[in-house]
Amino acid sequence: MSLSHAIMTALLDEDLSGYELAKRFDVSLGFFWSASHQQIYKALKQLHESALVSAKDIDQQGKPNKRIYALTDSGRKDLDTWVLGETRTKPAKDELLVKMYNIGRSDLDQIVAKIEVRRGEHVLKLALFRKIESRQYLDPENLPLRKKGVYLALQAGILQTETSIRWCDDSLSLLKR
Amino acid sequence: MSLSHAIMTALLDEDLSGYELAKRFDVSLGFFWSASHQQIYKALKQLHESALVSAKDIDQQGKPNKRIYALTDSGRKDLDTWVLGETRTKPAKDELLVKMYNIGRSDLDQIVAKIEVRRGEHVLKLALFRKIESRQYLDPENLPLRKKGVYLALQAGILQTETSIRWCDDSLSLLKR
DNA sequence: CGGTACATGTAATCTGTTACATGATTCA
DNA sequence: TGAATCATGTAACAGATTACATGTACCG
Repeated sequence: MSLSHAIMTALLDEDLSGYELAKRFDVSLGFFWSASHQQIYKALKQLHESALVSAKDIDQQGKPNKRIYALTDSGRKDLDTWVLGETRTKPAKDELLVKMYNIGRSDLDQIVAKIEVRRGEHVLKLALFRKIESRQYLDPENLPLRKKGVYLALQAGILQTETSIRWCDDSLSLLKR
Repeated sequence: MSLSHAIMTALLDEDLSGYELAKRFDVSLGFFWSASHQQIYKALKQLHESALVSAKDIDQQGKPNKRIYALTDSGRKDLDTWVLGETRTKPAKDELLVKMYNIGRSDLDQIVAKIEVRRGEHVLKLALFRKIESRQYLDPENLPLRKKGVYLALQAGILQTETSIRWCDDSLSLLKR
């Protein structure tokens, strides 16, 4: 399960609770590796049992108590091994593209509407990416090496999102009329 | 399960056996919706039980016998409903992008090598897409509506693959030296 | 003789989703 | 008063992967 490795990657920078990790997986890292809080809590439990992360319970007043997790040395080692190992990619599953094969039989207008919705979502996503970029990554050449990787992941998101918007535009202009 | 809908979509054009469907899911449709033969046989069984597809056993000499599946009217109806319904997309899970966050701690060269491998894979994939394009989709404006959808799905593949290659190039030039 | 293509499956396991559960605090 | 945020989980189910199983024919 490489969700555990994504979690450990998130723990490189800061110690986090399950709840905080779930939020990271909603943005940033989550753009490239999505996970629900249920998955995350379960994975954390296993990581803790394998001693790849350590846990500390924090009492809070006014809020529920929480458990903060931190990478252990053996967690770091495990991460290193994973980074060097086989790298797998699970391609996206996009119902819209399958639906495109159905154009002509079913209602064209409805599919056009779906493409427009898709376009809107990607425009929002791109704006978010650009915001992050302009706040933290204006001068990529002079970033420390560690940050260059994060910057490049962000660029992947930006490029793919721009491409999706372009595809929506091309599709709309071919299908409309 | 919308694997069944992807299968029914593949059956729009021709009647196919499980084995032949599995091959389609290895290329073409499979670029947007991947599935193993085990998944496909299982889904076909269920589709048949629900009478969304019909099956015909074909005796062959020299080869194993096979079952050819065809869409039924109620399968067509079910597909129509699905096309108009909610459209979900599961974003790709890309270990390489998670590994990018680890640059700086672990070996840079190894990650650079992985990006080069990725680039090579995408170059091959693009060549394949371009071949399909040049054989069947040279004049998109004048395609029948039904084929325009398939053409646009192919374009999505082409654009995304080109973008990935560009990302590899950008990354290599930022990380090398 | 070994590999690939043809052809269809079962079983176990791993991952991911949906639904449910609890409960305090803060903001509108 | 109701929704959102903080915080952590369990249970059932759905979907996907890996391993295993079987057997012919054809090509080099």
